[in-house]
Amino acid sequence: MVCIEKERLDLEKIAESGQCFRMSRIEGETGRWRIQAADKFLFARESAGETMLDCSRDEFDAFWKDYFDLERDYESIVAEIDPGDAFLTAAAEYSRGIRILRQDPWEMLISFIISQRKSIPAIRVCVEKLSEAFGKKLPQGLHAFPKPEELAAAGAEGLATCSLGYRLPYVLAAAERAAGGEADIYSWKKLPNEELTENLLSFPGVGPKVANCVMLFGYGRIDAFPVDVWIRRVIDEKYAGRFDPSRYSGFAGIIQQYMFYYGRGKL
DNA sequence: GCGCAGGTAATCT
DNA sequence: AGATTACCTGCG
Repeated sequence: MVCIEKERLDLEKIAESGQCFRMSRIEGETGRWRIQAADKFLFARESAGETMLDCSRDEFDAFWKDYFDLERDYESIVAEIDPGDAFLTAAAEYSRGIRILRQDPWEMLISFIISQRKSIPAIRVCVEKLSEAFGKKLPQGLHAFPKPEELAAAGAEGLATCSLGYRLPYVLAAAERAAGGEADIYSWKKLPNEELTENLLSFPGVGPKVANCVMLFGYGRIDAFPVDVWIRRVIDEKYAGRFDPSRYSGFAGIIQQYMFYYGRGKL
């Protein structure tokens, strides 16, 4: 069991911040969560002031500490916010406890390809169907997110059961390219932002928004600034249509997350 | 039944 | 370059 103050790690806020699709409440048990990431899973409990992760200190050090981005100092980032920016100041306060999860690039690529024109619950359903149908079996009836080869092997017929709609060919193409070695997405971790962006945009069904989400949540490129309809709305309504993320160069993605969470919850 | 949901790509002007 | 539109599917 590893305990962390909720002000540093708030699972409920993270789950609602739209960056991951495999974090869910356990029904009937208040404050209890299940978190799935690639081929790992974790149970957790949230009380008034604390988040308790149900794993050993070793498991925490080996994986979850990095996954939750716990070594980054978010307080110093919040301190960089323009004090004259009332919206962002309030957003950061409201979002206390949100962190940018360091998720698996492949899982993020597929999840955000699926995300287009879908609601968050619908995205979750798709990701869960893919995992249950094609992902490696784990204890307790859980499933890993399927690897590229597993989705490629499923083929169009297999994927047809997962409510992908017109995104099905996009998912299949990405799986085939990644499985065939044509797109070595894990080796892209060491590429500079420009090259990584270019590679991501080369996938059919990946445009600027999806590419930026994959950069931010899958490759830890904390300065990526995805603009979706919510961010667009915030910029239009609170910044008269103009917001320059380069003001927060180096951590704009965290600022984006605050704007998104506050804008979606309070606007 | 109809419009829409955290976008993209093709097809206009 | 910028604007417009179709696209699967599930839900209100």
